[in-house]
Amino acid sequence: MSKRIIQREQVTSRLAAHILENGFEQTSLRNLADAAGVSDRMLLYYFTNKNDLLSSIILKIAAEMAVILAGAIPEVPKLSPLELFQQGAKLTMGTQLRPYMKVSIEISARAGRGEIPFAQLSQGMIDGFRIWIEARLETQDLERRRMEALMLLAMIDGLGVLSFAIDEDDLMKAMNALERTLAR
Amino acid sequence: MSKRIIQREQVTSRLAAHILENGFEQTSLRNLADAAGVSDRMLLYYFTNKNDLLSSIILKIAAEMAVILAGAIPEVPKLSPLELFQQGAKLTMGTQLRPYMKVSIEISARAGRGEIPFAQLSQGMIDGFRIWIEARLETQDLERRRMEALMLLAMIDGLGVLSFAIDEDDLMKAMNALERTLAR
DNA sequence: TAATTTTTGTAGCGATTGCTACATTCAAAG
DNA sequence: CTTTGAATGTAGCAATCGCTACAAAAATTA
Repeated sequence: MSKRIIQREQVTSRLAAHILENGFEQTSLRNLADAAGVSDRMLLYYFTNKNDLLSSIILKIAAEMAVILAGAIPEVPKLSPLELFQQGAKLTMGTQLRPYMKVSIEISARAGRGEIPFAQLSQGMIDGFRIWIEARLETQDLERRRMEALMLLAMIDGLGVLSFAIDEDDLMKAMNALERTLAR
Repeated sequence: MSKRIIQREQVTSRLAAHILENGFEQTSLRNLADAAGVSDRMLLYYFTNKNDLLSSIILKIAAEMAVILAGAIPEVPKLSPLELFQQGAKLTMGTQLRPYMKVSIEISARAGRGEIPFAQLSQGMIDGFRIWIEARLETQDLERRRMEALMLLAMIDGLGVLSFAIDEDDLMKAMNALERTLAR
């Protein structure tokens, strides 16, 4: 395998970690090159242009998130919406997955403005998360399971948005209220 | 009143409308100056720097949103969480308020990275929205009302995030599922 | 009218942006 | 050993960034 391909993979991984920690601001090619430990000249040798680079990073982040999710909660036994919310909310607010939620919401926000390449990649990330939820819900009826999955997705994303600006105390209140509503 | 103050106000209004439509990308001083119909030189005469300008715009957007919200649903009669969610979700997804929700989520996402001046202003916008919800909830107990308000806020923000990437059909499914859960 | 302050235009600085031209080194194939 | 293509460094271009120096015009005050 050519070194170019190998480097492309490694640089993508390093920059995925960098973006997860720092977000999409200050992502000039020179900044990213420093973060990846290569020269900016090489970045444009490994990737055709900045969009190609960003796309690779986002796809990598989505893939990593999928792996973490897959290993975090087994597909069996199936769970009720309440149980899945409890485990899912705790999971996505935890130290391991929170950076991914943060980036995911940033990507969604930019997708809402049609920014490239975010708009093209956002739907895939959300679909992945939704399918992960659906696979763990006990609900038999397909249509109803999809509805419940979308609902849980909205709840968890909503908690994520709130968590950026409110304190942990209020965040717990929001979580508890959602739990109690699902528990009725 | 000095012309400077007057212009400052008018430019803020025009740029608030511009940001509501286009978001915070491509917001160079020269772009904003064009959108406001003045020269970039004048922009820095009316405002001390770009942060000052952005802060003024965001505060203006928050104020406009507060006015729209205040007039959209009266404070009496008080509503149940279900009723307020139904009216609030319909409202925030409607043509008038949706741009404000979009910008609000963009600001939250940037606040999550500590970007200035977004981090400083995000909490105020969310607090305003939460207080608006609390003022319309029938729940007597203060603590419980706050919990319900935070829950509804998470639901509505979550719907907002989802709406950037999923189709209207799925968005309706999410809304209906949330409604049904609140209705139990 | 004269003096002073507020308002505006022109022009550009130094830094950063994405990206490229060009030359050189290196490793593998003949 | 020679040739050839891949890999990398140096240097820089044209565009854009936030911001400022400078001076002229316009309005206000004396």
